[in-house]
Amino acid sequence: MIAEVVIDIQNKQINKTFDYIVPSYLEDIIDIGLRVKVPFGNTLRVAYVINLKNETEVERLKEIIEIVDVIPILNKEFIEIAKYISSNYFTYYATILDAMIPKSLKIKYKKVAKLLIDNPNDELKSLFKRKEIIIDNLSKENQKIIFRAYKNNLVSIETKIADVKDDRPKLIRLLNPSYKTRSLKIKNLIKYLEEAKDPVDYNSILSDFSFTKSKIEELVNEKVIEILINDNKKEIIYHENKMLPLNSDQQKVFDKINFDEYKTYLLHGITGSGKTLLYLYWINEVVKKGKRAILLVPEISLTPQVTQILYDTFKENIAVLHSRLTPKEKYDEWKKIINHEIKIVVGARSAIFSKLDDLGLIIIDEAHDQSYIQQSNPRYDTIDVAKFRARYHNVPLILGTATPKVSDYYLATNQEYELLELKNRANNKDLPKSIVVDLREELKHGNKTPISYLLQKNLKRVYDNHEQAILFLNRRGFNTFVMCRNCGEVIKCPHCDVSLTYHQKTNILKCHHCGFQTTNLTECPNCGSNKIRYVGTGTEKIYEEVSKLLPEANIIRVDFDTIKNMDDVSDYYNKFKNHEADILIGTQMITKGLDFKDVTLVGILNADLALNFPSYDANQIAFNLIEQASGRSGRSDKEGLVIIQSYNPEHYVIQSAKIHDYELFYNKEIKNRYIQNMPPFSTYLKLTISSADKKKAFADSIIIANALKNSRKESKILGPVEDYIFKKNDIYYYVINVIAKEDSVLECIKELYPSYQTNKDVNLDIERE
DNA sequence: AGCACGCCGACT
DNA sequence: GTCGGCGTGCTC
Repeated sequence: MIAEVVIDIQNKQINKTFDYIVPSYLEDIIDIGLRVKVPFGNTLRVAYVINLKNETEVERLKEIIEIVDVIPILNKEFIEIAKYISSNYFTYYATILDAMIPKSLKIKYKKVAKLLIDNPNDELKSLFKRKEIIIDNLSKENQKIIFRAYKNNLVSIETKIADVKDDRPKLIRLLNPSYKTRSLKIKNLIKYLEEAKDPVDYNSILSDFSFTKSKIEELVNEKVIEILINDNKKEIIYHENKMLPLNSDQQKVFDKINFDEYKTYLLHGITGSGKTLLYLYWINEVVKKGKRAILLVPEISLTPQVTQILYDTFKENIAVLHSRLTPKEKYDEWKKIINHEIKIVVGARSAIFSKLDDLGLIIIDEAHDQSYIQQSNPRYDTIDVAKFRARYHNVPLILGTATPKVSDYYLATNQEYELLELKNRANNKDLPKSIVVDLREELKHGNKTPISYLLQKNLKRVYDNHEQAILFLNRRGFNTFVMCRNCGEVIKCPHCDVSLTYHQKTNILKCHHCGFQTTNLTECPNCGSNKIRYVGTGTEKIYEEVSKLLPEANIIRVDFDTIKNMDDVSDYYNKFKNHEADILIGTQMITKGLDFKDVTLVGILNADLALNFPSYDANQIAFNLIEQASGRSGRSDKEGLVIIQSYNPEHYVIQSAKIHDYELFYNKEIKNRYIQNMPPFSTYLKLTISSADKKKAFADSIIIANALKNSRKESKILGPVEDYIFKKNDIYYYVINVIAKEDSVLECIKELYPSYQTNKDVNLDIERE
């Protein structure tokens, strides 16, 4: 028997399959999706079995050494998904397979050197305190010594596969405070642990008391201390739950789903129409049939209420995969899934790879959200994977959103998907009222602040009424650029083609692309003038403006400068929800998630920023942003108000978002897409050619563009042009936009792509819609 | 990725 | 002469 495998190396040249002989003792157990150890070149590697066969053209076959997993981590379905994604999204087979495996089950390699002689020289002797040492973490110089010794046959080097290790945080607890010892170090430790009362972190003991692991082990054996594993499990509270009855609109939509065949449904339901309740009913239906469901949400830490409702409804039948789980916790959830201990998986993007062999339904909430498209490494679209899986299992896929992607809505209105609509809010409340403020008029009337008079007035009103307000601006920092009034010089990042942003609090200039920082300037580096002017507005400045306006108000600012991770965002959210602050100012990240019942005002400070973004779906993103942001206002019985500030108030995106009219927006947008031949009327590809060498990048861009242009007729090849940000981190970027009308363009790119697989100077990256 | 092979310049 | 720099090419 011969196994076709993919080697676990993410490299351009290894992105193909290799054949190995299956030793007879493995013939019964070997299966597609299993990982095996194979000799590769002169090292040992892990590989994924993707096919089993009896013949091959390869002459000199090696043999599989052993299997890595007993339970296959992947199966035929996942192998096929990987194949599909790697060929459609121009990524490596091994990369996408890697993305499908829980972190804690991933294999780590280590190189182990063994001393072969008895009387080494001093240099080697000092390195080899033990017979075998791991050389990966050694300094470059020491590695050099080892490699030289290897060449001279003084040591052997072997690649080994490290064991999967338990990386849950460990704690140390004192068991015997009266332990007698002469060691001062141990006395100190006992004293420390006694004073601390609670168990203390294992690693900090190692570093603070310079204890070795073996010494700790000794103390454990002596029963002086014990090691605990910090499971860090938050207790889940299950509330008594009675599922609310469906109203007649919801009931009609509920009945439309056929659970016994593959179909994509687009559930277009306005904010507050009760999409979540429908999810519960549908999932319940699937569970009753003895199958299992996946529910995807964009950012799980910001949607605690959805998770809680699921817990309340389905109790311990749920696996929740959040990003903050440790690898070990993720592994535990994974095992529950494999062992059929749970019925429902809830999680963000990567949860689409949950290994449910009896999948009955996939629901994707907020399906328009950009987080479903992974922007790096394996560039996959979660919805695409979901379609693949739903088709594979012959079950429905439901995309739920208040603001569908134009392409999805198009497919839904053209019978490709089935459109399900919820046009009324479940509580029969009106959506918040919106007012558009023309910023040009503000300027004419002498308002130089970024907050319009109307917004100022309403902020005061809301504050006086003890209600809350949210201000949204998609730009952080204080000023967005710094220029010299004398010579016009704009201070730019030395590594990127962007202006530096002034951060007042720290008095530094920061590059928001590469992280470059420098202290603020007092004079122009070009002409020496001290007439430095700060232009543009960021969230930090808004904070100051609002403080001036309402000196007593409590203000929270949430943007990349004030948070470390999404957990911080949810912390701020909870504070705000508990009314510990009156006003929330933030960027993009505050437009999703929790609802706040006391928020009656939302200000969108510059709606044009998103509109002017250089992307074919900028309008879509802008509409969604405004709609999502407005959705935060007036969620309870109090009436909400949304103030949209714009220099371009007549724009149809702003006009349609103002009256919350998705269809109005869609009808205009789809016409534009049609005229411009953009998706859904074509396949859109963005090729990015990058290099540290500007000339090489440009020359290759021309070659690629010409190759594409010469070989195709129907498709449009635009460019190459310099990217929106031409230089990032000292790398130059050129872009070729391809509006593909025929499959042959994709074939052409697939032909072109391999020649860049060996090119070290120039990189080719392909984004696909 | 990791390693061998091989072709050049600079030294015990 | 040879050591070691890194460019090229291969791994079932």
